Amino acid sequence: MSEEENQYIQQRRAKLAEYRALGINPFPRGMKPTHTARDILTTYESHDGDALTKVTQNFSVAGRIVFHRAFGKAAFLKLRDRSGEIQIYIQHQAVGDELFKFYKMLDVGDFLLAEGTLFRTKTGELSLHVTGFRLTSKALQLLPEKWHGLADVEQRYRQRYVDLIANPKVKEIFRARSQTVQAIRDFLIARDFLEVETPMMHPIPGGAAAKPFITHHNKLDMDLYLRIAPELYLKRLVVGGLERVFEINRNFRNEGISIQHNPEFTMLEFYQAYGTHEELMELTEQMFADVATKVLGKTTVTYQGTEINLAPPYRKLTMKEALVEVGGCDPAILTDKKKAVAYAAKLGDTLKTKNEGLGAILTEIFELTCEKKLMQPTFIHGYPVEVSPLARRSDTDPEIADRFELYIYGREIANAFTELNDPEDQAARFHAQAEALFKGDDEAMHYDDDYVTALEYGLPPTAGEGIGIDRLVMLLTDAPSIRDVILFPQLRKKE
RNA sequence: GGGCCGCUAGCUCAGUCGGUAGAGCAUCGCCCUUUUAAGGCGUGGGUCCCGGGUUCGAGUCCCGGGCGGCUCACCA
Repeated sequence: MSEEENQYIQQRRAKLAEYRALGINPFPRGMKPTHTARDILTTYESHDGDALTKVTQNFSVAGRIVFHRAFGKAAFLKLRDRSGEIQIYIQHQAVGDELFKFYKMLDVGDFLLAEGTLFRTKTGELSLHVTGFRLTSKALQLLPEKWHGLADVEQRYRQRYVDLIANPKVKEIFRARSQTVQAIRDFLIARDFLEVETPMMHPIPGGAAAKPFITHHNKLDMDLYLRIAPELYLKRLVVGGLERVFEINRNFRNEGISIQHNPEFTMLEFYQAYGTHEELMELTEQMFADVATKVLGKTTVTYQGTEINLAPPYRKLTMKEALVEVGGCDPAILTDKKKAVAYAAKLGDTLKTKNEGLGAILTEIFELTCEKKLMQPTFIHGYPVEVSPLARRSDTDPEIADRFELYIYGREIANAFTELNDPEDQAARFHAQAEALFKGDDEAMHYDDDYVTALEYGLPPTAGEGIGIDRLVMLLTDAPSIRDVILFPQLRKKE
């Protein structure tokens, strides 16, 4: 438990003890400043030094000391609050002997409340000429060095609080994330959608093809699955008459971790009665353009050096068109299962099961040959029913689902369909999934009897969509890894 | 899970052929009352990720392990 502490912490603990010996609480409560850094900087932006001498008002600001430069009898410090940073000038002559002694006890990292008047330095920086100050919280740990910041990726993720202090760009990413979610919420609510919350613990995992996390409820003595998707619950709500619903929340999938995958990730799902997946394409374009405009002020974004244009309309291709036009595949594989299998084998694809039909094989070939090439926003539709157990069959081809996925920068970012609302067809599809599960496909879906019952009560014609929020935020913030847009990404236990 | 790379002071990083553990910033002390990576002089600070092995001697070479990054496979 008791680790040996380094010299720096010992030095600062000694200062803490000194404050306490003097009867000064180093962790006082309240301590409200009159202004934020930004209040002051924007209000007096255009005042030159002369104009500021006429501003006799006292200002107080509070924040963390992030910069310190001393000159014997005077010093410059910078305080950082939620709005920004402001420089303060502490002068022996202005604060007197006693306060100047307390100034000497301050460390970079401490929180301070300072008050004084405004002035401009020789170099023109708007600063606070301090007449009084108070330590508001003592820091014992040293902050990372100022111009390289914190570079150790592991420490950045494990101690995000240090990352946020040391690397200003990180704060901007999470601000953009918050704005993204808010923009989506506003967009949907303006279209008469109702935001809901559905269970995170499911007795039957459903709504996606994925391996779940399993947990246990002691009193009920029952295993529960952390949800892999909210889909089946949201559609139950549409059955119940909530014709337009959405949820922005976490999904959990017990699968690999990568630059694009975190075990828990945030998904938007929304459902619209009397909608079709074609209409959702248009809605998605509008949503992305709207969100980009609100977050970035424009509809183009440079992601990892590639300019992505989010202004509608987006390219639309069927999977089969994409296979030939984007993937450069032999058109013969589209209808000939033997040729498709051979083609897949040539690509090094190992088929999940021997029972896969042509549709599933083509989907795998699509993923191998096309996905990575779809840089600009592209809707892929015409997915096989075989790989779409919750989507409605097309009226023109019963083997094709009324479904699309949206690809941007080679990544799947949205998945939508006109929902399957025929309870008998849904029951048959669940049976097929349950059989695959029994045969060892641990990502196949479970049979959800109550969901079929819900459909028997009647689900109006409905379209639904899921959008990966983390990936959308990655795109908007030019973040190379999903860990850069999740505050506390999953890591192994240390030790 | 496989492959490749990384882990050295609080932080960012050097460390040659195996031969006393280094720098910058930060700390601490002194000088300095308008700095913008301030400046000057001085000072302290190390479980070289962990455990074995080889060797007279290991941060360095070998083996095993840990954590992280990238990548392949799986997935959103």
